[in-house]
Amino acid sequence: MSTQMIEQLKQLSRGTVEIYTQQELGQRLAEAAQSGRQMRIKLGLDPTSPDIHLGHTVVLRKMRQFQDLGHKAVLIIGDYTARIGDPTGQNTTRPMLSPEQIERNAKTYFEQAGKILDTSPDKLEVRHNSEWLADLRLADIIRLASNMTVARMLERDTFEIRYKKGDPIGVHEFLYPLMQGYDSVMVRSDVELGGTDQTFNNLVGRDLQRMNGQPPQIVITSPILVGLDGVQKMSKSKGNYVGVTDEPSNMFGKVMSISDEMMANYYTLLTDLPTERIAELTDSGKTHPKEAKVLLGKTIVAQFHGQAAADAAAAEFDKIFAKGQLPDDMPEIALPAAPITIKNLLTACKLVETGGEAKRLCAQGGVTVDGQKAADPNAEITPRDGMVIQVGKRRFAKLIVR
RNA sequence: GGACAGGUGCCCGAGCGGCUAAAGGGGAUGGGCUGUAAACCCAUUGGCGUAAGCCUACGUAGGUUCGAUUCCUACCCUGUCCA
Repeated sequence: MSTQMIEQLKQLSRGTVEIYTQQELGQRLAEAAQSGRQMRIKLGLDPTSPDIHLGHTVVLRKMRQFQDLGHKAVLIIGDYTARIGDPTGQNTTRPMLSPEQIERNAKTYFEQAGKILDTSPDKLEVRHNSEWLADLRLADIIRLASNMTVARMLERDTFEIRYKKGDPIGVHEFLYPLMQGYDSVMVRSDVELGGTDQTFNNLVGRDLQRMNGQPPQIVITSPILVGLDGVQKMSKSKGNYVGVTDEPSNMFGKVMSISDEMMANYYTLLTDLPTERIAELTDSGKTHPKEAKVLLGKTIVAQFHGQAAADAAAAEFDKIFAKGQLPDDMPEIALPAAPITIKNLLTACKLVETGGEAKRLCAQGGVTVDGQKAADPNAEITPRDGMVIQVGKRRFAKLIVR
């Protein structure tokens, strides 16, 4: 193997959990290089959640590496599956969507994913799985299903866990991996990317290709990015995510809130910094963790908003949290100059959801008006132009008197 | 189809006629300490109301009771075993 190939392999392996198999990947890369063929790199995308966060970018960044090496990204929109949803209605992650919703979501997805992927036509192919799934007849589906055994299905850890726990598993759920695997056959993928949660599905694709006389795809699994809480996977529904469309200051702030131990992981999966440099940054003897985190935050923000915005976000952060000053921009709320209770004021400014929460925050000393603690939720004040209401450390509102 | 077990607040999980807006965790939020890190300490955690209090909530619909999350009936859903 040439040194160039070894270099490619090394790069493509970075941050991955497993490659099934590394050896095959090496061979396939070498063959492609020799014949000048573009490899087809498959990635299935879920049209139910159009907004992408840093967790999704891990695998998208891997895809970009392949594109930069000349290969083609084959994105599969699971429109057929999304149109059916989960017929039992129990799996909230599989809602039923209309074709219009699916297309709208896909569009949003591409706008966001485009910040990472190379979208030039020779590097990107977009397919809908309804192209082939919609035409399958029952006989075809039975044939497809016969390639799999129940025992094999139950090896899948999500099924295994649910089965042992006594949670329900619908028979139809066994069909999803088969459909996804069939996608691989139809697009003749060389490599499939995905998170470790997709390992089973993607390996099914590998099996199905082999059974259909195709060279089996190489499956590369990426780690599931841990969310801001440091425990659960990053997901929108858990609220522990950093969205790629988050405002720079918000994005930076979120990154700053991760624990020190998570930095190495984020650096590896979300930046291109060389591993030696990351080792220096995450060694608290060599770099103060705070400094390292600031750099991490800036690096990530810069990817989506540019370096200038990243620097500004860092400066703003320093101002508010290190120096305890007010931010440059805060939501402005227009109010009449009539007396209003603190409680209602907080609600009017949308700083709290309910009156009860307002009372609580006042009692706990989390509310200030122009820097003065407001302990009594029922005290009345008269709004003044430019008055600043603060809740906790990070929620602000500025009053504009009409 | 039958037997048994179970469905509680954001999640897990106790309660099993009034003392239950419902123990205990977890999570979240606020405060303290900090580097919006971790760890730790304190507090809060259904809605409305200044308050007394009112309303909504323990799978769904009825019933028994002065009173039901707790008892009864039917139904829906889930699991286990049997067929």
